[in-house]
Amino acid sequence: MDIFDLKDDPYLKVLRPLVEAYQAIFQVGDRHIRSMGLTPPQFDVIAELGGTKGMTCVELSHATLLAKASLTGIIDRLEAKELIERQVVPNDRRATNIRLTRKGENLHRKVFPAQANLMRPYFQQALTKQEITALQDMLKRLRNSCRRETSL
Amino acid sequence: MDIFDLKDDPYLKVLRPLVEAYQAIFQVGDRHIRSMGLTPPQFDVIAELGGTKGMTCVELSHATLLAKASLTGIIDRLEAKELIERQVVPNDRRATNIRLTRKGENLHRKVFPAQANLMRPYFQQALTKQEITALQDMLKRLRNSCRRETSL
DNA sequence: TGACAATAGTTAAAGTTTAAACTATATATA
DNA sequence: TATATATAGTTTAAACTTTAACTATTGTCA
Repeated sequence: MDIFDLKDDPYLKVLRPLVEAYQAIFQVGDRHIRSMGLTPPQFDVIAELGGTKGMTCVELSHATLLAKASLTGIIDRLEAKELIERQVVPNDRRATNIRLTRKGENLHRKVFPAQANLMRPYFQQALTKQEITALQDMLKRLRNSCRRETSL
Repeated sequence: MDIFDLKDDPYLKVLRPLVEAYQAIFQVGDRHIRSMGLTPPQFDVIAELGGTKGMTCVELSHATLLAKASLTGIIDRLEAKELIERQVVPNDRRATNIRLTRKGENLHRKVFPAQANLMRPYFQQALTKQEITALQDMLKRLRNSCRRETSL
């Protein structure tokens, strides 16, 4: 295959729409999130902690899809804003329990539903319920396909 | 709707698969890109410049989906590696033409097809040609839905 | 022509990402 | 028990992202 035909490869042509959709979706939400004084990763942390008794960094990393190393700084800044707190874990002195403060709970109650309500119409407008399901299924297969061999 | 039912909202449940697929796809490619001494955005710039006579920052920004402000630094570092060069544009003293050097052309010829060949099997494995087309279509609609109202 | 707005690119500051190395603690196994 | 190995979280350095402001230049139009 000629080098400059590669850009027309059907399998690669899906990359640009993927990136564009990804950027467009999160741009809608980001404005709203920033207008409340949070960054997107900070919002993710608060969204995951909401309604729980807290979790460790590793659990939070898995829940938010943020790297463990990134979380340290994000948690530092949320702690400085008094939205979350770090607690000692009884039986494991390596671990830390991270949970919302009262102030963080209040913010979560306000911010999370607003964000969800903001985002929903964009999906409803673009796709039927069946399509949403199909899209979800294809994305999961794509993810699995990439993960399977990455971890070798 | 109750606050804690929001996470089950069918329209929002597609977000996680989207992020996971996105991360998994680019993680496959990133290792390969970094092993050649490039970062992912640096690769994008080289991929877009390949086979052209160069373009301005704004054009490159549109082609790569990178912000204009991000490009300055990325271009600086590629210029330091002597992979690209900045040229004066005859009739507009504001603009800069950015193009691959000979060394950059050679790298492009080596790196771009390798990257394409690396990525293709993951898509082929996960999706049929019809599904790729359907996926592309849905992602475009999602993008348009989000962009339409963002630009208001 | 002269004031005003638009465009190209850069810069600055705060935050995030990545990989890799590091500290402290816990677990497994010989 | 001593050694090795794994895990939790932090740190570091380089690169990137975002928003906003800024410089220089070009275009508009009264």
